[in-house]
Amino acid sequence: MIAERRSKLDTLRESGNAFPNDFRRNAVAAELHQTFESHADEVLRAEHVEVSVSGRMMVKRVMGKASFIKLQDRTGQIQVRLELDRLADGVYQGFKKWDVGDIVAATGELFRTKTGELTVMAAEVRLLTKSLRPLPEKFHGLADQETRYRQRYVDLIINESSRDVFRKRSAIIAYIRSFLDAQNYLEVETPMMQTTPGGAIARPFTTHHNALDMQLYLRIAPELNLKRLIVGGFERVYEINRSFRNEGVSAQHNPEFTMLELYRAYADYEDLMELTEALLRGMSESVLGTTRIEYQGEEFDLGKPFIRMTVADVIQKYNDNFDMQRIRDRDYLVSVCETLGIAVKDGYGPGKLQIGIFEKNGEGNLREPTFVTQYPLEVSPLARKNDADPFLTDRFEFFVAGREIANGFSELNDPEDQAERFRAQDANREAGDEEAMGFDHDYIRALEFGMPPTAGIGIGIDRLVMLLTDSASIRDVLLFPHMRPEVF
RNA sequence: GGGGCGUUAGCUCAGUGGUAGAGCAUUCGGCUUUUAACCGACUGGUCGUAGGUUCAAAUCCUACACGCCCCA
Repeated sequence: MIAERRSKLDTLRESGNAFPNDFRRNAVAAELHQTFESHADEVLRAEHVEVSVSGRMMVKRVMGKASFIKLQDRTGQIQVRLELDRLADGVYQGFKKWDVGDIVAATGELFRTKTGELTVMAAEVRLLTKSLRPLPEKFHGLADQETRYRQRYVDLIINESSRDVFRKRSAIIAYIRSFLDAQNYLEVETPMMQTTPGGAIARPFTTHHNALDMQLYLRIAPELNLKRLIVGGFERVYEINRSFRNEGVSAQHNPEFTMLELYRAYADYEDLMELTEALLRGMSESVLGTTRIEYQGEEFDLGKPFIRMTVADVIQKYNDNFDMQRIRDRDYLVSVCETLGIAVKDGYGPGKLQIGIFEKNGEGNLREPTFVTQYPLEVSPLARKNDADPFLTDRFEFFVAGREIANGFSELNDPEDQAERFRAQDANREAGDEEAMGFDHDYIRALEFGMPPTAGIGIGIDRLVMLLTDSASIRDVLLFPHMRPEVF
């Protein structure tokens, strides 16, 4: 089939430039449909509206000496009618050899068919680009997941739903920028390649710089650099960019993913919970036109105040017979973990054990939009200690549909406390924890210059897009998700 | 890492041991208002890869590859 089309292309090459780039259109499909929505056929014909359109030919219906085709451009589809008598000699005969999938241009006057479809009566048509490969069938479309991910270009040609997801993704990110820019946040870019990966608990990817002969890590979070900028006096900064974590791949995890991280001086985690709530509510309203969303069969209303619970509340609610009196009793927590089948290591303190229980029997139940607060210090090496209870930090995470979407906290700006936390991480690393954070001496130096009281938050953009586009897999919201190499 | 399911024509899919199938697309013919256009004719296959069982394998068995789902 490809060979057939290749021979058609050879014919085109012989008769001149097979890949012309001198055509310019003056209209796109959606604008035409909108502008002439209420124009009847007689009105259109009387006005003699001449337009030039172009796009991929998605439909081709030949009825002898006249045909209808549909051209798909970035906004939608517009029908074109070709009649033998209205075209220059030989053009119609040539057109009959064209294939669905070819890129075609047409110029002519608008009219409406007897079934009411706005259509261009072609005075001229041209083949701009020959397509050598056949498109998937028009009715069932492209359903194969693997092909959709590997050949995203075909998916985007065929599936409007897929195009819609990525338009919404773009709108979501644009909304975040406008929301934050309006509040005088400065958008910045910080290094992807770092000598000491930090800002999160995760295994990094390693790479090598040849000229400098040094090992580098792909960042697992931009956090520490962004806080350096708070020290530098920018006071309100954010970055929307990729981070990389060397973990398994799943419907929720891609090795590279996009996060919004923002930091704001003279604010605490409560302020950022409010910001998060306002951001998500406004985003849903702006991108979807409603705060009521449906995700995988469940309905949520982002317009209602988000639920607030503590980690301890969640453990109590979803673990029957849990003894809240002993929630900081390591031996008790170890026994609960063993009952639940949670792996316990020697170095784990009560905070880490609590989070194990929280993750196993808790977070999955947080269906409605919920802020969870009061995370143990042990699992929060960069968060500010709670003034009243040093076991805890001033931190929250945000969940919808049982999934973590955001993580924020009042920042730890005491350089001596931070150095101690890094030392604790070092000890974990020496005990074999490959995810432990490295000791970042320059970050301590930065804090020693004085970082104003600050709060920060990270929001997983991919998971947010999944939520707002009702996508089951992170691969559905990544244009080119990570896949094992294809065998050719 | 473990378990389950899947991989057949360009696409969507049937086919549970006995000649490899359908619809759409392609090719050819007809048709000057179609809407998954229609009518007629034809074409198209390493049945994921490699091995095994069998007189005979798309079908049964084993391993591997890739994908999807669940679990860790």
